[in-house]
Amino acid sequence: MLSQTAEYALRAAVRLAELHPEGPIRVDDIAADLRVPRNYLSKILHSLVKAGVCASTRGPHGGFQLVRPPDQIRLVEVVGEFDPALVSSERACLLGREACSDEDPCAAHERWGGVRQRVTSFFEETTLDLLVRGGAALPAGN
Amino acid sequence: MLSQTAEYALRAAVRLAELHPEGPIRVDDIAADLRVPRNYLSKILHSLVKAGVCASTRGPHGGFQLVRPPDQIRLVEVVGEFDPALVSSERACLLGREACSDEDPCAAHERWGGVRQRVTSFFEETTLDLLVRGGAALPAGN
DNA sequence: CGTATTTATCATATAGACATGAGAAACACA
DNA sequence: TGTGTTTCTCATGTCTATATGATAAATACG
Repeated sequence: MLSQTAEYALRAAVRLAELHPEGPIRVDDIAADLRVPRNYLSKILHSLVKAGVCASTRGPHGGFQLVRPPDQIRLVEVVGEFDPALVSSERACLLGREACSDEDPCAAHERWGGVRQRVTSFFEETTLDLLVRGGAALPAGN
Repeated sequence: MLSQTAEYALRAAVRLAELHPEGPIRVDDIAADLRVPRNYLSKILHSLVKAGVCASTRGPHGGFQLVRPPDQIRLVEVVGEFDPALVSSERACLLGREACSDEDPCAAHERWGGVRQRVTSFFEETTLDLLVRGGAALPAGN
């Protein structure tokens, strides 16, 4: 469901969350842990910096670290940077934007809208913290 | 959320359902209605034939038609041919197959599994008929 | 049988996702 | 200031999704 890139980003973010609040973590280390191409991950992490999720430090003892504690970073912040359509709350119709709209809804509009809403809410309400430590901090949702 | 191809397929299937049980409908007509590339749609419809959703007839008065009434064709049959991962009931973890498993689940396994289940169920329980005619034949689900 | 009609198939083109590699820029530290 | 470390950036390559165009095969009908 996630693109490869978004999945890499999420796994890297989880790794950063696990190690938070230790000092910067090198791309090399994360890439080795996750078995993800080093240079590719480097670009992805840089995107997360631009997205305001983590910060980077260059030079010796450099690397990446989260800018906020994991319980204050929502998955939408990570995933939305790479799969914007997936987490957007705009209710795209199943049959595409032109085929129907909220004004002139297709027959499955409401049913599909409900499913979409579940997906969107998951990414908006789930924090990195939950992926790392688990727990039932949020309403069950299923 | 659907790939372009799966969306074309679904829209074409809905069009066929609207016209069911009239005789074969030409690709040209469907493509014009849906504003979808003709030859591309031709290939997609051919895939639907292989998937057992519709049948094709060549030559004059030829075209495509559903092999069953729309209330007996589930969306999974149409979409699954093009986006198999989306409709698969295999519970892929959010973080990827290697990162966690049902045996050694990540902390969000259950939460994400529930969301995935909603999506899967939608495609398995919704029929083409519902997209065309609407109605509340199935349990609300949201 | 011949011809027009329509799908089936093949070859090719284009764009974006995914990935690799090299070198530039920033930084710590002696 | 010099050197090694690490991120940043650019150029390039590969693969798949998306699409286009031409030709082959099947069919209806006069």
